[in-house]
Amino acid sequence: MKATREELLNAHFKAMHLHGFQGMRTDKVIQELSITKGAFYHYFPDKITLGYAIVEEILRPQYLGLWKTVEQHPSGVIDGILAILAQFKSKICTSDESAALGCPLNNLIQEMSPLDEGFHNRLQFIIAEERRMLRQSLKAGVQQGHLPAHLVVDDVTLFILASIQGAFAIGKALKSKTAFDQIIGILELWVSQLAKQSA
Amino acid sequence: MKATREELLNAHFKAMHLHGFQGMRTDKVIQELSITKGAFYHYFPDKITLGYAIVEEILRPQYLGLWKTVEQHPSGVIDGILAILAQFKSKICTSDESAALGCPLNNLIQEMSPLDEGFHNRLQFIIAEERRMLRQSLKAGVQQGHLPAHLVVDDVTLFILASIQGAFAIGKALKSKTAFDQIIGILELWVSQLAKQSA
DNA sequence: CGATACACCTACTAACTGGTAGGTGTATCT
DNA sequence: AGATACACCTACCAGTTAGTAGGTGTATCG
Repeated sequence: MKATREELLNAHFKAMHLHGFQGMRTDKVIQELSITKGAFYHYFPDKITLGYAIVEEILRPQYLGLWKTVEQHPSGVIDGILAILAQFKSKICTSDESAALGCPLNNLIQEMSPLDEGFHNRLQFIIAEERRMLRQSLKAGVQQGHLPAHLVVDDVTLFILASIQGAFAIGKALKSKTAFDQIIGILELWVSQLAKQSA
Repeated sequence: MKATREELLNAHFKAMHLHGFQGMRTDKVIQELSITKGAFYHYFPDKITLGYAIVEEILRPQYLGLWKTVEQHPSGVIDGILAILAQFKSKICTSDESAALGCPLNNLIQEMSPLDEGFHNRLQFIIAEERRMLRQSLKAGVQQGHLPAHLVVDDVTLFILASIQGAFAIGKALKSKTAFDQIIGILELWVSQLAKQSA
């Protein structure tokens, strides 16, 4: 049975979302799950390895799966990006409460990236992959003539990723889904206009 | 002499920038300063009060002082915003190393906002003030005809703040000042074009 | 049936960490 | 000179927390 391992992973992921990795207490989590310390250390050699497992087994598939839809969107990049933004608004940042917790990936980057190489490498990989997928899609859009030839694809790629992270940051600071939606709204407008400049 | 208090405040600010508030160890900081526990608890009743003092006495004046320049810029809002963005590039995010540490304000918001009301209120106040100042300036720009009348001032305000935070987030994830500058570059372009739409 | 492997449990510890109690030295005021 | 206030120090404590040692029960395999 891997049910115990899954429980451990999911419960710690939730706790980490609220308290951060350093603030998350394995004792408290396992106590609430009515699982013992022995079980924890049966599946994970230490706390940090559990952290890595959460990144690799929960965060990575979730975020890369989301951005994969850009590459595969039938009606082009722009619609692909707009579809993802819609998902952020409807599935990830769904209320003031979820806005207050922010983006799990962003949270972990902010906290652990400067402190631990293992975390940094794994988290940077996710961002780098998102960047690669989005850049590829934008390049394809340029080649197909949907986007202007003079578009600085690399900068635009980073700007889109940054604005999304920024929306989460401001949403968290103000504990407001409304603010999150306003920011994403302007981003949607900007992304839509990328295409029109080719005319 | 308040020199000791200042030392305590500054050293803990630096430590917090790297480790976060929870990860910052007062023991380690005072040891490195060759200041004793007694001195610490002479000036601050507990760790969290020190944290609040850092926000109020270091973070708040620094960030509000920066944004006050927008309100007062002689050649209008747009130039004011561009001046601030230039400052971020030249004074705050100055190298890959400083990019890796991120924005102290953003870091603290991400970490402590959901965990402690005292932090949340103080940090939200800073963001709310930045928002108020920027919104006022943009409104003035619209009234003076420098910006189009149809501009959704509130959304634009939040978008600018978000993009800056996003630039810090991506810069931190990639430990790259170049990425930070690319994102700010696109934001500069976008901000400049706000004015042209009024023509 | 004995052996092996797996999944898990109980009890413990060593190190850390925020915080406290009570004292000392020095300057200032009266 | 005595009293008071301030700035700071030393030694200690109590709670927490990651991590460990060693054991138990059960299923499977030969």
